[in-house]
Amino acid sequence: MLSKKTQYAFRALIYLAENYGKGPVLISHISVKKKIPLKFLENILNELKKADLLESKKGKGGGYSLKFSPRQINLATVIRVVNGPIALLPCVSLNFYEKCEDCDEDICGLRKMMTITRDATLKILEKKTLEDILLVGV
Amino acid sequence: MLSKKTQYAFRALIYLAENYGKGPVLISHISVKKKIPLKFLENILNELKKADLLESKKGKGGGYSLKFSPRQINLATVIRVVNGPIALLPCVSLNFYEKCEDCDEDICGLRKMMTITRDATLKILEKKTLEDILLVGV
DNA sequence: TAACAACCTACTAAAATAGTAGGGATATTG
DNA sequence: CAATATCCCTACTATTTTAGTAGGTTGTTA
Repeated sequence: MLSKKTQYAFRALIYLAENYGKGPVLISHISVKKKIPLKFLENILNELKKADLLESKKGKGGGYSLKFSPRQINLATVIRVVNGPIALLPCVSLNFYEKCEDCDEDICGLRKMMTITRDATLKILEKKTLEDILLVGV
Repeated sequence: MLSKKTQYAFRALIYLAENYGKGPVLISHISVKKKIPLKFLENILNELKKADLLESKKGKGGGYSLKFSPRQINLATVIRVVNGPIALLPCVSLNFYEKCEDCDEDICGLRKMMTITRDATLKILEKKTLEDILLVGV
Protein backbone atom coordinates (compact mmCIF):
# COMPACT_ATOMS: atom_id res chain seq x y z
CA MET A 1 0.00 0.00 0.00
CA LEU A 2 1.08 3.55 -0.65
CA SER A 3 1.91 5.55 2.46
CA LYS A 4 -0.21 8.49 3.50
CA LYS A 5 2.68 10.68 2.49
CA THR A 6 2.47 9.33 -1.04
CA GLN A 7 -1.24 9.96 -1.17
CA TYR A 8 -0.62 13.52 -0.05
CA ALA A 9 2.03 13.85 -2.74
CA PHE A 10 -0.41 12.73 -5.42
CA ARG A 11 -3.11 15.08 -4.22
CA ALA A 12 -0.69 17.98 -4.26
CA LEU A 13 0.65 17.06 -7.68
CA ILE A 14 -2.84 16.78 -9.08
CA TYR A 15 -3.61 20.24 -7.78
CA LEU A 16 -0.43 21.59 -9.33
CA ALA A 17 -1.31 19.82 -12.56
CA GLU A 18 -4.66 21.57 -12.59
CA ASN A 19 -2.82 24.85 -12.23
CA TYR A 20 -0.06 24.07 -14.66
CA GLY A 21 1.00 27.14 -16.63
CA LYS A 22 -0.69 29.57 -14.24
CA GLY A 23 2.36 30.44 -12.17
CA PRO A 24 3.53 29.27 -8.74
CA VAL A 25 1.11 27.97 -6.11
CA LEU A 26 1.65 28.50 -2.38
CA ILE A 27 2.27 25.53 -0.07
CA SER A 28 -0.21 27.06 2.33
CA HIS A 29 -2.77 27.25 -0.42
CA ILE A 30 -2.39 23.59 -1.36
CA SER A 31 -2.42 22.68 2.31
CA VAL A 32 -5.82 24.30 2.82
CA LYS A 33 -7.38 23.21 -0.47
CA LYS A 34 -6.26 19.61 -0.21
CA LYS A 35 -6.40 19.31 3.59
CA ILE A 36 -2.79 18.29 4.04
CA PRO A 37 -0.84 19.23 7.21
CA LEU A 38 1.21 22.29 6.25
CA LYS A 39 4.63 21.37 7.56
CA PHE A 40 4.36 17.82 6.34
CA LEU A 41 3.42 19.09 2.91
CA GLU A 42 6.46 21.38 2.95
CA ASN A 43 8.69 18.34 3.32
CA ILE A 44 6.91 16.44 0.61
CA LEU A 45 7.02 19.22 -1.96
CA ASN A 46 10.64 19.82 -1.21
CA GLU A 47 11.38 16.17 -1.82
CA LEU A 48 9.53 16.25 -5.12
CA LYS A 49 11.55 19.29 -6.06
CA LYS A 50 14.82 17.55 -5.29
CA ALA A 51 13.66 14.70 -7.46
CA ASP A 52 13.30 17.25 -10.25
CA LEU A 53 9.53 17.01 -10.56
CA LEU A 54 8.77 20.49 -9.23
CA GLU A 55 10.33 23.91 -9.34
CA SER A 56 10.00 26.55 -6.68
CA LYS A 57 10.30 30.26 -6.23
CA LYS A 58 10.91 32.09 -2.96
CA GLY A 59 9.55 35.38 -1.72
CA LYS A 60 6.40 37.24 -2.71
CA GLY A 61 4.68 35.75 -5.72
CA GLY A 62 6.58 32.53 -5.09
CA GLY A 63 5.41 28.97 -4.61
CA TYR A 64 5.64 25.63 -6.35
CA SER A 65 4.86 24.57 -9.88
CA LEU A 66 5.29 21.43 -11.97
CA LYS A 67 8.61 21.41 -13.77
CA PHE A 68 7.11 19.49 -16.68
CA SER A 69 3.67 19.21 -18.18
CA PRO A 70 1.24 16.82 -16.46
CA ARG A 71 1.56 14.57 -19.47
CA GLN A 72 5.27 14.08 -18.83
CA ILE A 73 5.01 13.01 -15.20
CA ASN A 74 4.14 9.34 -14.86
CA LEU A 75 2.84 7.62 -11.76
CA ALA A 76 5.74 5.20 -11.38
CA THR A 77 8.17 8.10 -11.04
CA VAL A 78 6.11 9.72 -8.31
CA ILE A 79 5.73 6.48 -6.37
CA ARG A 80 9.44 5.75 -6.55
CA VAL A 81 10.35 9.19 -5.25
CA VAL A 82 7.95 9.31 -2.34
CA ASN A 83 7.05 5.72 -1.55
CA GLY A 84 10.04 3.69 -2.67
CA PRO A 85 10.17 0.42 -4.63
CA ILE A 86 7.27 -0.71 -6.78
CA ALA A 87 8.30 -4.37 -6.98
CA LEU A 88 7.06 -6.74 -4.29
CA LEU A 89 10.54 -8.05 -3.45
CA PRO A 90 13.89 -6.23 -3.21
CA CYS A 91 15.54 -8.79 -5.49
CA VAL A 92 13.05 -7.88 -8.22
CA SER A 93 13.28 -4.13 -7.98
CA LEU A 94 14.77 -2.24 -10.90
CA ASN A 95 15.52 0.94 -8.95
CA PHE A 96 16.03 -0.37 -5.42
CA TYR A 97 17.56 -3.76 -6.07
CA GLU A 98 18.95 -5.78 -3.17
CA LYS A 99 20.17 -9.33 -3.37
CA CYS A 100 18.33 -11.87 -1.26
CA GLU A 101 20.26 -14.38 0.78
CA ASP A 102 20.18 -18.08 0.12
CA CYS A 103 18.60 -17.82 -3.27
CA ASP A 104 19.88 -18.65 -6.71
CA GLU A 105 18.11 -15.97 -8.68
CA ASP A 106 18.22 -17.90 -11.92
CA ILE A 107 16.09 -20.69 -10.59
CA CYS A 108 14.10 -18.93 -7.88
CA GLY A 109 10.49 -19.50 -8.75
CA LEU A 110 9.14 -16.86 -6.42
CA ARG A 111 11.42 -14.28 -7.97
CA LYS A 112 10.21 -15.27 -11.41
CA MET A 113 6.56 -14.74 -10.47
CA MET A 114 7.30 -11.44 -8.80
CA THR A 115 9.16 -10.28 -11.87
CA ILE A 116 6.15 -11.01 -14.04
CA THR A 117 3.95 -9.17 -11.56
CA ARG A 118 6.28 -6.18 -11.48
CA ASP A 119 6.28 -5.94 -15.25
CA ALA A 120 2.51 -5.98 -15.40
CA THR A 121 2.30 -3.27 -12.75
CA LEU A 122 4.95 -1.08 -14.31
CA LYS A 123 3.37 -1.32 -17.72
CA ILE A 124 0.46 0.64 -16.29
CA LEU A 125 2.21 2.94 -13.84
CA GLU A 126 4.85 4.07 -16.30
CA LYS A 127 2.31 4.81 -18.99
CA LYS A 128 -0.24 6.65 -16.91
CA THR A 129 0.50 10.28 -16.11
CA LEU A 130 -0.91 13.14 -14.09
CA GLU A 131 -2.79 14.15 -17.20
CA ASP A 132 -4.60 10.81 -17.27
CA ILE A 133 -5.71 11.48 -13.72
CA LEU A 134 -7.08 14.90 -14.62
CA LEU A 135 -8.97 13.57 -17.62
CA VAL A 136 -11.02 11.15 -15.53
CA GLY A 137 -13.05 13.92 -13.92
CA VAL A 138 -14.01 15.40 -17.29
CA MET B 1 6.93 -4.44 -0.74
CA LEU B 2 6.11 -7.75 0.91
CA SER B 3 7.06 -8.01 4.57
CA LYS B 4 9.78 -10.40 5.68
CA LYS B 5 7.04 -12.44 7.29
CA THR B 6 5.39 -12.85 3.90
CA GLN B 7 8.65 -13.93 2.32
CA TYR B 8 9.06 -16.49 5.08
CA ALA B 9 5.52 -17.67 4.46
CA PHE B 10 6.24 -18.18 0.78
CA ARG B 11 9.44 -20.04 1.47
CA ALA B 12 7.66 -22.35 3.89
CA LEU B 13 4.76 -22.89 1.52
CA ILE B 14 7.11 -23.72 -1.32
CA TYR B 15 8.81 -26.28 0.87
CA LEU B 16 5.46 -27.78 1.81
CA ALA B 17 4.48 -27.79 -1.85
CA GLU B 18 7.61 -29.76 -2.67
CA ASN B 19 6.57 -32.28 -0.04
CA TYR B 20 2.90 -32.35 -0.93
CA GLY B 21 1.43 -35.83 -0.53
CA LYS B 22 4.32 -37.09 1.57
CA GLY B 23 2.74 -36.55 4.98
CA PRO B 24 3.22 -33.81 7.59
CA VAL B 25 6.42 -31.77 7.85
CA LEU B 26 7.78 -30.51 11.19
CA ILE B 27 7.95 -26.77 11.87
CA SER B 28 11.45 -27.34 13.22
CA HIS B 29 12.41 -29.05 9.99
CA ILE B 30 11.19 -26.19 7.82
CA SER B 31 12.85 -23.73 10.17
CA VAL B 32 16.25 -25.34 9.66
CA LYS B 33 15.92 -26.06 5.96
CA LYS B 34 14.64 -22.60 5.06
CA LYS B 35 16.52 -20.65 7.73
CA ILE B 36 13.46 -19.10 9.32
CA PRO B 37 13.38 -18.26 13.06
CA LEU B 38 11.51 -21.14 14.69
CA LYS B 39 9.05 -19.30 16.89
CA PHE B 40 8.27 -16.77 14.21
CA LEU B 41 7.61 -19.57 11.76
CA GLU B 42 5.26 -21.19 14.27
CA ASN B 43 3.12 -18.07 14.24
CA ILE B 44 3.16 -17.84 10.47
CA LEU B 45 2.18 -21.44 9.84
CA ASN B 46 -0.55 -21.19 12.42
CA GLU B 47 -1.92 -18.14 10.64
CA LEU B 48 -1.86 -19.94 7.33
CA LYS B 49 -3.71 -22.80 8.93
CA LYS B 50 -6.40 -20.51 10.29
CA ALA B 51 -6.76 -19.12 6.80
CA ASP B 52 -7.45 -22.67 5.67
CA LEU B 53 -4.35 -23.06 3.53
CA LEU B 54 -2.64 -25.63 5.74
CA GLU B 55 -3.64 -28.50 7.96
CA SER B 56 -1.78 -29.68 11.02
CA LYS B 57 -1.37 -32.77 13.13
CA LYS B 58 -0.13 -32.85 16.71
CA GLY B 59 2.05 -35.42 18.47
CA LYS B 60 4.56 -37.83 17.03
CA GLY B 61 4.42 -38.06 13.27
CA GLY B 62 2.67 -34.69 13.24
CA GLY B 63 3.50 -31.45 11.49
CA TYR B 64 2.06 -29.27 8.78
CA SER B 65 0.95 -30.00 5.26
CA LEU B 66 -0.81 -28.14 2.47
CA LYS B 67 -4.55 -28.51 2.67
CA PHE B 68 -4.85 -28.33 -1.12
CA SER B 69 -2.61 -29.18 -4.02
CA PRO B 70 0.04 -26.60 -4.95
CA ARG B 71 -1.94 -25.92 -8.09
CA GLN B 72 -4.93 -24.75 -6.08
CA ILE B 73 -3.11 -22.20 -3.94
CA ASN B 74 -2.62 -18.92 -5.75
CA LEU B 75 -0.23 -16.15 -4.79
CA ALA B 76 -2.86 -13.48 -4.24
CA THR B 77 -4.47 -15.58 -1.52
CA VAL B 78 -1.18 -16.04 0.30
CA ILE B 79 -0.33 -12.35 0.14
CA ARG B 80 -3.74 -11.34 1.41
CA VAL B 81 -3.50 -13.66 4.38
CA VAL B 82 -0.02 -12.74 5.51
CA ASN B 83 0.71 -9.32 4.06
CA GLY B 84 -2.68 -7.68 3.70
CA PRO B 85 -4.11 -5.67 0.80
CA ILE B 86 -2.73 -6.01 -2.71
CA ALA B 87 -4.17 -2.74 -4.03
CA LEU B 88 -2.12 0.43 -3.65
CA LEU B 89 -4.91 2.38 -1.97
CA PRO B 90 -7.48 1.31 0.63
CA CYS B 91 -10.32 2.74 -1.47
CA VAL B 92 -9.34 0.41 -4.30
CA SER B 93 -8.96 -2.79 -2.32
CA LEU B 94 -11.42 -5.60 -2.95
CA ASN B 95 -10.75 -7.43 0.30
CA PHE B 96 -9.68 -4.62 2.62
CA TYR B 97 -11.75 -1.72 1.32
CA GLU B 98 -11.83 1.54 3.24
CA LYS B 99 -13.43 4.74 2.10
CA CYS B 100 -11.13 7.70 1.66
CA GLU B 101 -12.16 11.10 2.99
CA ASP B 102 -12.85 14.05 0.77
CA CYS B 103 -13.03 12.11 -2.42
CA ASP B 104 -15.88 11.43 -4.78
CA GLU B 105 -14.96 7.97 -5.90
CA ASP B 106 -16.82 8.22 -9.18
CA ILE B 107 -14.67 11.02 -10.45
CA CYS B 108 -11.44 10.43 -8.54
CA GLY B 109 -8.77 10.08 -11.19
CA LEU B 110 -6.17 8.65 -8.87
CA ARG B 111 -8.58 5.94 -7.78
CA LYS B 112 -9.27 5.11 -11.40
CA MET B 113 -5.58 4.63 -12.18
CA MET B 114 -5.03 2.56 -9.08
CA THR B 115 -7.97 0.38 -9.99
CA ILE B 116 -6.46 -0.32 -13.37
CA THR B 117 -3.15 -1.11 -11.71
CA ARG B 118 -4.78 -3.42 -9.19
CA ASP B 119 -6.54 -5.33 -11.95
CA ALA B 120 -3.32 -5.82 -13.86
CA THR B 121 -1.54 -7.05 -10.73
CA LEU B 122 -4.34 -9.36 -9.66
CA LYS B 123 -4.59 -10.87 -13.09
CA ILE B 124 -1.14 -12.32 -12.50
CA LEU B 125 -1.23 -13.03 -8.79
CA GLU B 126 -4.57 -14.81 -8.89
CA LYS B 127 -3.55 -16.99 -11.80
CA LYS B 128 -0.09 -18.00 -10.60
CA THR B 129 0.08 -20.74 -7.99
CA LEU B 130 2.61 -22.53 -5.83
CA GLU B 131 2.89 -25.07 -8.64
CA ASP B 132 4.04 -22.38 -11.05
CA ILE B 133 6.78 -21.50 -8.59
CA LEU B 134 7.94 -25.10 -8.37
CA LEU B 135 7.99 -25.50 -12.13
CA VAL B 136 10.50 -22.68 -12.62
CA GLY B 137 13.36 -24.67 -11.12
CA VAL B 138 12.73 -27.59 -13.45
C1' DT C 1 14.72 46.90 4.85
C1' DA C 2 10.31 44.66 5.66
C1' DA C 3 7.44 40.95 4.27
C1' DC C 4 7.06 36.86 2.28
C1' DA C 5 7.76 32.19 1.22
C1' DA C 6 10.52 28.33 0.51
C1' DC C 7 14.37 25.67 2.95
C1' DC C 8 16.79 23.06 6.55
C1' DT C 9 17.78 20.48 10.79
C1' DA C 10 16.17 18.22 14.32
C1' DC C 11 12.85 16.35 17.24
C1' DT C 12 8.65 13.42 18.81
C1' DA C 13 4.59 10.18 18.95
C1' DA C 14 2.39 6.40 17.22
C1' DA C 15 2.11 2.38 14.63
C1' DA C 16 3.89 -1.60 12.24
C1' DT C 17 7.36 -5.12 11.86
C1' DA C 18 10.15 -8.70 13.48
C1' DG C 19 10.85 -11.26 16.46
C1' DT C 20 11.09 -13.88 21.70
C1' DA C 21 9.39 -16.34 25.97
C1' DG C 22 7.10 -19.66 28.22
C1' DG C 23 3.79 -22.44 29.21
C1' DG C 24 -0.81 -25.12 27.57
C1' DA C 25 -3.38 -28.47 24.85
C1' DT C 26 -3.55 -32.59 22.38
C1' DA C 27 -1.97 -36.83 20.14
C1' DT C 28 0.95 -41.08 20.03
C1' DT C 29 3.43 -44.77 21.87
C1' DG C 30 5.17 -48.03 25.21
C1' DC D 1 -1.29 -44.14 32.45
C1' DA D 2 3.03 -41.84 31.79
C1' DA D 3 6.28 -39.91 28.81
C1' DT D 4 7.23 -37.67 24.84
C1' DA D 5 6.28 -35.24 20.77
C1' DT D 6 4.23 -31.59 18.48
C1' DC D 7 1.38 -27.90 17.55
C1' DC D 8 -1.18 -23.93 20.03
C1' DC D 9 -1.85 -19.66 22.62
C1' DT D 10 -1.01 -15.32 25.10
C1' DA D 11 1.85 -11.93 25.95
C1' DC D 12 5.94 -9.35 25.82
C1' DT D 13 10.02 -6.60 23.68
C1' DA D 14 13.12 -4.27 20.41
C1' DT D 15 13.63 -2.05 16.15
C1' DT D 16 12.15 0.42 12.26
C1' DT D 17 8.99 3.12 9.70
C1' DT D 18 5.44 6.43 9.38
C1' DA D 19 3.43 10.65 10.29
C1' DG D 20 3.89 14.36 11.74
C1' DT D 21 5.84 19.11 14.61
C1' DA D 22 8.99 23.03 15.90
C1' DG D 23 11.66 26.70 14.98
C1' DG D 24 15.04 29.02 12.92
C1' DT D 25 17.60 30.25 8.02
C1' DT D 26 17.99 31.74 3.44
C1' DG D 27 16.70 33.87 -0.54
C1' DT D 28 13.24 37.32 -3.22
C1' DT D 29 10.57 41.05 -4.08
C1' DA D 30 8.76 45.55 -3.48
